[in-house]
Formats: sequence, C-alpha cells, structure tokens
Amino acid sequence: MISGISLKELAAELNLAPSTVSRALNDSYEISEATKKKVISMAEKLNYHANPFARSLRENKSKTIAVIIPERINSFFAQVMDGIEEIAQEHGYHLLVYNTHEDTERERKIVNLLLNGRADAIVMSVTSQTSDISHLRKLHDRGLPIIFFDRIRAEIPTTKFITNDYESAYEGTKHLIKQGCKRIALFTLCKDLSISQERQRGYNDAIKSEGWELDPGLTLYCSHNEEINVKLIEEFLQSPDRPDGILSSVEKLAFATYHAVKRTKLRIPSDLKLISFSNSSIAGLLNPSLSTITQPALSIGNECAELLIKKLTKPLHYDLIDQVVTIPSKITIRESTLGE
Amino acid sequence: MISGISLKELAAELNLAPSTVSRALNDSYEISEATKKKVISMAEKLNYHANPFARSLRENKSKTIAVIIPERINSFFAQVMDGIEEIAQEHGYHLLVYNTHEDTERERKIVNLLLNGRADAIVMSVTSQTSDISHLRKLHDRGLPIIFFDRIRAEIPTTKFITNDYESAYEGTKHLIKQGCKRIALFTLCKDLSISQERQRGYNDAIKSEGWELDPGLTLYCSHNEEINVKLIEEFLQSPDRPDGILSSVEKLAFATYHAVKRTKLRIPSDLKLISFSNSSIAGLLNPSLSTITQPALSIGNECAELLIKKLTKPLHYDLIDQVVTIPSKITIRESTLGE
DNA sequence: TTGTAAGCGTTATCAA
DNA sequence: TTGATAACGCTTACAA
Repeated sequence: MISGISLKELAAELNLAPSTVSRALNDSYEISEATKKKVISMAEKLNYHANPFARSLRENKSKTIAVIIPERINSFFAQVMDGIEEIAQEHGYHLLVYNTHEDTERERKIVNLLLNGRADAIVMSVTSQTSDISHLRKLHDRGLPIIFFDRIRAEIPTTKFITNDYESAYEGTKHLIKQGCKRIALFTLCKDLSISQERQRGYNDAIKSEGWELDPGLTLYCSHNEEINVKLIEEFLQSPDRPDGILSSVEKLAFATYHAVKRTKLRIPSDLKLISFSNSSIAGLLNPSLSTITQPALSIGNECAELLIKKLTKPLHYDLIDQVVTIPSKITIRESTLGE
Repeated sequence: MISGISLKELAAELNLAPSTVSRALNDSYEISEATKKKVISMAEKLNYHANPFARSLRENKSKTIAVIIPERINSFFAQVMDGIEEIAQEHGYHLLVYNTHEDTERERKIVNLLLNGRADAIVMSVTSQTSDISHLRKLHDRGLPIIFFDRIRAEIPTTKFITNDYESAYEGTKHLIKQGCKRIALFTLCKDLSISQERQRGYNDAIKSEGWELDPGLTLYCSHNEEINVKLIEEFLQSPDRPDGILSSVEKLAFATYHAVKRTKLRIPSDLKLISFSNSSIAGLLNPSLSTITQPALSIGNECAELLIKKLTKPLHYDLIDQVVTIPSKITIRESTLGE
C-alpha cells in the first residue's frame, strides 16, 4: 500500500487538532463553516485520502460486499454482477469477487476466508455440487448478512432472489408440446440444486398435464465439461428413443446441443425443437436462432444489492427475512421451436 | 462487520501475551513448537480470525488487487479475470473488481477511489474513450503498482501485456486475401486505442503488401450500441461498394455483422468472408461458424497477476519496467472464411 | 522463548 | 466550536 499524508499531518499543517480535522472532513455539525472550508481545501491541496483500513478498524465496517459466483463466463452471472455493482457504486460500496468454478472445496475455502470480516456482507450463488452447507451456516451464524440468488439454499434463513423457475419450465415445456413435440427431454446439471428441482417440477407437471407418462430416461444429467456433454448429448440424439424436443435448463447445454446436432443428421427445428434458459445476447444469432427463457439478471443483481445495503446502513429498519423473492423470466420464441 | 474474538482475548484465554500469540500464529521461529500447537488449537477452538484491517493498517498492505475492465459481458475480459484470480487465490490475494462500462468519467472516479490504498496494486484495461490520462498518471506517480493489459496506455511507464495485434491483424487480412477477397473492410471501435491502431496497421500493411490502394472508406468505426452498429453495418453491406471480406477487431462487431447479414441477401462466406478477434466459445456454433483470432486471455491474466505479486512480495527483486510483453494470438479458420 | 509497550490512522468521548 | 485522549486489533522493537 502507498502511504500518502495522514490525518495527523494534515492537522499539523492546519494548526488544528486531528479530531477537528476529522470532524470537518466528515461534515460534522460541530464544526464552523470557515474551518470546514479551510480543512477541505488544504486536504485537496495536499492530496489527502483517508486510510480505509484505519477507518474500517475503528468503525468496524468495510464498505465492501463479497460476491461469490460459480462461473464467470456465463451471461447470467455477468449480468447479475453488473446489477450488483451498479447499486454498490451508487452507495460507495466496493465489490470483492470470487469465482468458485463450480468447485465445492473452493467455495468452502472462499467462504472461510470471509469469516474475518473482510466484507460487510455476501451475495452468492452456490456451486451445483454443494451438499454440505456447514460453511454457509457458519457464516450466517456469525451474523454476517448473506443473500442468495438463483442457486439458493433454502436451509439458510435469509432472503433469496430467484426467477419463476417452475412456471418458466412449465411454460417452456408446454410451448414445445404446442409446437408438436411428443417426446420431450430435460437437460439439466444435477438433482441437488433447488432451481434444478423447480425446473424439473415444472417440466414434469407440463408433461403430466397432457396425460402423458413421465419417462425418467428423458432427463439427461450433464457435467461441467463441454466435450463430455457434447458426446453425451450426441449419443442421446442418436439413440432409437431420441427426443423430438428439449428443454435445456442451462445455457451451455443448449450450446452443447447445437454442437452435438452438427454431428448428426438431425435438423433443428424440424427433427428436434429446443428451448433453453439463457441470457446470452447471441441466442438470436445461432442458426437456427434459439428460443430462450431469459432471467431478469440485472434486476436480480439490483435487488440483492439494494436490500443488502439497506440492511447494512439501516439495520433497525430492514432485515433479511427468510423468504424467497421471485422475479419472473421472459420467454422469447425464435426459430429453434418453430412448428412445421 | 462481524466481530469475533480478538487476539488479546485469545491471548488471555491462553495465559499468554498477545505478542506471543501473534508470533505463534505467524509461525515465528522464536516460538516453541509446544506453544505454537497450543495457540493454534485454541485459536481453532475459539474460532479466531485475524482482523484484516488491523493487519492492513499495521503492515501497510491490503493483500488486495484491484482489477478495472471496460466491460464484463465479454469473453476476453472474463477469461483474463479468471486468469488473474487463479494466481491471486494461490497467493492469498483478494480481487476488487470494477467495470467502467466504457465510460471515462466512471473510470476516473474508480481510479480516484483507489488513491487511498485500498488495493496494493491495479490491473487494468482502459476505456476506449479515454484520452486524458491524468488520473492514471496520478495513480502511477503515487507509486501504486499498476499493470495494463490489452487496452494499454504507452505513456505510463510500466509493464503492459498485449497480444501480437499487428501480426494477427496482418495474418487475418492476408488470410482473407488468400481466400479471394478483393475489397476488405476493417471494423473497429475507435482510433485512439493503441490496440486499434496496431490492428489497423496490420490490416493496412497486408493490403499494401498486395500492391493495393488503401481505401479509408473501408474502415468502419462502430459504437458501443449494438443496434446502431447493426444498422451501420447493414447500410455498409447494402452500399454499392460493399466489402467482400471483413476483419473485425472486436468480437461484438462480428456478432453485429451476423445480425446485419441476416437482413440482407448476402451470404457468408460466398458473398462475404468474415474473420474476427474473439474469445467466444460459441464461434464454432454460429452459422456459418466464425473464423477467429483468439487472444491468450488466460495467460495474459496469469502473467499480470504473477508479475504484480512478485513485485508486491519481493519489491527489491522485481520491477514493473516500462515494457510491452506480447503473447501471441491463435488464428482458427472456420467456415466464415471458406474459399469458393 | 516469552513479555512489554508503542504505533499504524482513524473516530468518539469527554473536557475546555 | 475546538482540543486532548483513548480505543479499534494487530505486529514488532526491545526488554527480560
């Protein structure tokens, strides 16, 4: 760290007590306008900048929010981050960012790092692998304000922001049915994630609403490895009971599907229709363009930050009550689900 | 911030002096193994975590690096961030992240925020609009270690990491020529950015190497607004002296070109060939798939962080000398530049 | 090998 | 309206 001039030195230069200067800079009512002016102009002249660590130590707060996400190269998480940063910047908060790379061990380490108060609060979306949540519980038990979004853990009693996963998946599946699909598959990452479960429920209920049987073989669990996924999907598409419609619960599985389809003789949408959860701006560029369920990423980020900052600045008036706030997604129909 | 137990309290619990406990926890050679063991186990038992601000204040360093990027929803910057974080985590450094949204005023504010020593160093890529660099100079003059990548400013005497922009643009243009293009356009963001200038030079030299005239009308300066760009490109493609080949110096302009082409009767690659700087994993998914010049984003991030951390931890042995380090890009030929 | 004490740069309490 | 002083939690001379 670079040391500039200190408050004490500034005070000496002004022939004032450090406490007076401190109060003047913090615009205290106890200080005369004349003194304030003098102090401020001298502070500017000498390029004074308050040491944030001394202040944090003294005030017991860091003006910093930690954000933990499972991956960075993902338009949804990137947009949420932008949403959080927008509000944080407005209120003078800084953002400490951590990428877990979908690795629970890494998530645990990062969370433990935050146990020392480096951040005033945490906004996070858990790893798809996370099953043991003792590290999250510890954080919450210590009283550190924490908010979850998208990949939430219901067990931690705090506010969570998600989209209407059930309804979106239901609508998406219904749309595929309306477009003539008879065997609809669900592509997902894992069974454990709450959002995966909700999306699965929405898909299930849409299938059942037609009086159809649920076929467990139509749910494909994918990995985090692009290549493996493409292979997996390709095999699935080559199999005798291949689907004629796919609801992809994750953007990258939709991309993997495009890749896989290229290796087969199938064509989208004639042989296979596809709709996916995705916030990617290039959905419309794919060939054929991809029908999407777009999550309100920016709003989710905004809401997380707003609530958190309210809680931090007015702890008596706001609380992170144990509730799930839902902001609806938007379905955009494009060529990939065009009917015959 | 949440207050846990302090060093003093931990020491009291152990019937030891705070200094002894501090040394034990920091694995000092002065402390006996027996004491160390006792201290560490008690620290764990009582869930002790050193207050980072007290330490920062005392040691005059924050173990934090600030990263400033012009946009987050961009695969290149996201990958660089991942590269920086990888090394930073290894060395126990935290990352403070700021997105300028290509806005110079925002960049200036953020940079001024960092004047107080909140971060030990800065890694940044400037806004494409930045012309006045007094804020950057001030940072550097104060002695804050700063490294630039990609969007660099040569005026600040420090280490910069870039890719071989000139050669890549030259090779890309040459490739278009070899594939039969006669009128090649360059799509770029602005004239001021050093990388834009280098790419322009590469393009220019490739054109001239054929003995062709340089046509200034073939360089298209785009904005940051997607819609405007699509419109601009569409008009360009509809004009009588439309190009038959395009070198796009920015990923998003390639996407905009796909959009624009959709609105015309032109076809890629038969009527128009396209190659672009891009780190997007979906380049191969576009139809036709996009030939790309892929920057070594992860390596750039790694190198930035490694050098910076060396400089921070061993200031006597390493320095951020005024030089530009070049890591080469990789050209991947796909369908968008297929010859007849 | 351990303890004492000072100090990092702030802000808050109390006194003037 | 301003000043003196203590305290936040840590590390490091220096002393024992």
